Amino acid sequence: MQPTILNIALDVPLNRTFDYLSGDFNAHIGNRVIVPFAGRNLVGLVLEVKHTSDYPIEKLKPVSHVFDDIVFDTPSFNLLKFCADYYHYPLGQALISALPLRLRQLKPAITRKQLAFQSVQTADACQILAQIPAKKVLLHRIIAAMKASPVLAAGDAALISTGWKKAMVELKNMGLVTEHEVLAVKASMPSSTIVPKLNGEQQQAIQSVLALTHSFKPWLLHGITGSGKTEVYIKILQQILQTAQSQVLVLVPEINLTPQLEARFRSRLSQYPLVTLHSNLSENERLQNWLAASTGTAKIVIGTRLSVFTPMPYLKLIVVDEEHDGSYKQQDGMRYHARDVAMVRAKQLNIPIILGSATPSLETWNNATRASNTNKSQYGLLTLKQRAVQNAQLPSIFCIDIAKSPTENGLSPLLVKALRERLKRGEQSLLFLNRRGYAPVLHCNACQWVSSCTRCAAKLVVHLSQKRLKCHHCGLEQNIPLQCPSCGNADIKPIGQATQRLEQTLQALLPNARIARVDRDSMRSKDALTDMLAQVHAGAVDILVGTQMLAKGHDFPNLTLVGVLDTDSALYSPDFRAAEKLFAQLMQVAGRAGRADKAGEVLIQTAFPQHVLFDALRSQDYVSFADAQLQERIAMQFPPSSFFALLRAEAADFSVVNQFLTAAGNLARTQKSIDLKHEVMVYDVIRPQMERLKSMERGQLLLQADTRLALQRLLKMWMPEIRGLPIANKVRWSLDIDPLEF
DNA sequence: AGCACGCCGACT
DNA sequence: GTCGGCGTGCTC
Repeated sequence: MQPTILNIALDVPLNRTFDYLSGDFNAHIGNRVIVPFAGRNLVGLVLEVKHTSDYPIEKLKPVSHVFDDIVFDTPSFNLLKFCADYYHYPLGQALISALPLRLRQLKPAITRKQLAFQSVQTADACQILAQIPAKKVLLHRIIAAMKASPVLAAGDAALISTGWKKAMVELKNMGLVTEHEVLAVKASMPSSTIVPKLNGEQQQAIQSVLALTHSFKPWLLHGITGSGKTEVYIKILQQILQTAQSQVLVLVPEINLTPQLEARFRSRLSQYPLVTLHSNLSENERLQNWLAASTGTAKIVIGTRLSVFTPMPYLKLIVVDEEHDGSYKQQDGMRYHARDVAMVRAKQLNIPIILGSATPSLETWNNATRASNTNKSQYGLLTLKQRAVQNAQLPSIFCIDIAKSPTENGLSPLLVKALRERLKRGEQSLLFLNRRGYAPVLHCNACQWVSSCTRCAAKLVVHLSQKRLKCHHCGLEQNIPLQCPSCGNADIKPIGQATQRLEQTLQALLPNARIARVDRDSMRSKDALTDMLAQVHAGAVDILVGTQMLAKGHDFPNLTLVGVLDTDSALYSPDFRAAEKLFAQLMQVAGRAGRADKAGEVLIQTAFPQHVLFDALRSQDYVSFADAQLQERIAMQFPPSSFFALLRAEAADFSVVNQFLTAAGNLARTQKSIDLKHEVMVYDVIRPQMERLKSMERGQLLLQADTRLALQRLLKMWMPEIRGLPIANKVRWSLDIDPLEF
């Protein structure tokens, strides 16, 4: 009798998997196991059960344990196999890092369970069912509830009636119901929220999506802020979840956004078990929710980027909200883009996917408007132009030319005047300044010394409240010097504006205004933001000062003025995506003004009011801006009209980085010349925008190709060669496919 | 990655 | 004489 051999994926940076003897364990594909590996014990996942091995069988070690707590399913394996391949990342590491932390540990995972009841769907059962007398009202109510959701958790059954237990025993004895255990999921409560009336555009969008629910179909839902995208999602989910054995995955950029979205989904789709997956959960919650998703107990999963890999056996639809958002891109380890992975997942499962945004990424916009790959992978474009709330007007957007009317402490007189008007009228204002701290730098007037970080290529930011200088990149902190460290001059001053200073300036200027600051420093505790938002809603705040934390997804009905300070650094940035990002951000903050029936006003302070970006912004014309940007990208041969891969490296000594990247570049050029087509361009070694970070000197090498195929073909041959370079062990390096940051 | 094995310098 | 520095190399 041949021994059973298990092919196992392990969390090691090696591009292969390992074979083990199963011993007395009865292991299956997708099981979690513990194996001895190079003198330690590791958690692994069974990829294959077989009877032969390429490795000498007598050298195989037996697995030490097989858990029955999870089974990673085949579609999830396929998705991660694709990603490991596409992002050139070891499969084992890709797989294991998709598991919640508790499942990466050697201990068995402990979960909370509750009883659940499942209706029996046989012909016999139907007959018995028909014979239940009408006067047994409770039995009929339970049966009705189970028609809506065939698996009824004990907690939900208890909501039907206090006498549910007796009735359930009766149904069980009749053979109509079976009892088993499921994971406990926090129940959603229906609340008496007003269901908004849909406008024609929303209805059109919903109908379009629902007409094609059984095959792969990407949709771009392009809707301005306040156009009711969430309502469209809810209506589509309602329809899709009605079918038994269905699940929906909703991806959101960050945790800040989830509370409102989660609350709305919970109140409107209360009959469907919903879980969230994001970094603010405790490890126990994360495990519980992940398991609820992967066993099918949870019907709706709302999660951040990592949740795109959560196994969901009955997945029928994916929604990617705010698809343009950069936080979908993982910036270390496997550098995937959750929106792109979601697209692959939808294609593999043959289900629809909706990308929602007011300012779609140019990649998506290109796919939705230009790409002419005829068949069904062509994106459908759904546009919402009207604001969903009746009479809600778009805000008027103006630029204040700070070259002509200079600012005082960062504020132009026009903006101050507008703030005073709101105060008089009892309306709220928001000032957007994407820089936290008191001032961006400390400066010596005598010798031009500036506060620099010793570990990063960055300035130390003045935090006056704590009397500290801080590096926002590496966390380095020091006391504010009393005199210039370089020349001893006592005349050293904070230069420029940041949120704390703006708050202080405003308070001096408008002593009666109630001012609140919202940034990472003031909102450090878990509920601080929620509490603050409640304060704003209660009308206890007149002026909000904040960073991009404030830009996203909050509705302030009484807010009628948005002031934008200092955006100019982004206008002439070397990053070719800077304009796209700035436009999206400004559209988003502008959307905070005039949400209800009050007209909003947006004032942008800039020295370049004639810039095309502001033209488009003033007319809130995403389409012409995007089209123009896209033209430019195509002319310049930038993405999405070409494809990038970036080899990044860092070491204490830049010459080592340079040696490594140069050697790698030479290998790529050699590789390229083997391929007669010369489709991949290998650039010279350059330094990234942040040249040094945490005492590590950084460098990068850019590859550019006309097609993904050409790029992938080169990378496949190139990667093993890079790994084989002797100098590769002297640097920390990583490969970034479709990079967003340079 | 992380752990073992290995071959050279300063400690009880 | 041993303890431990981190260079090299392997992990089913």
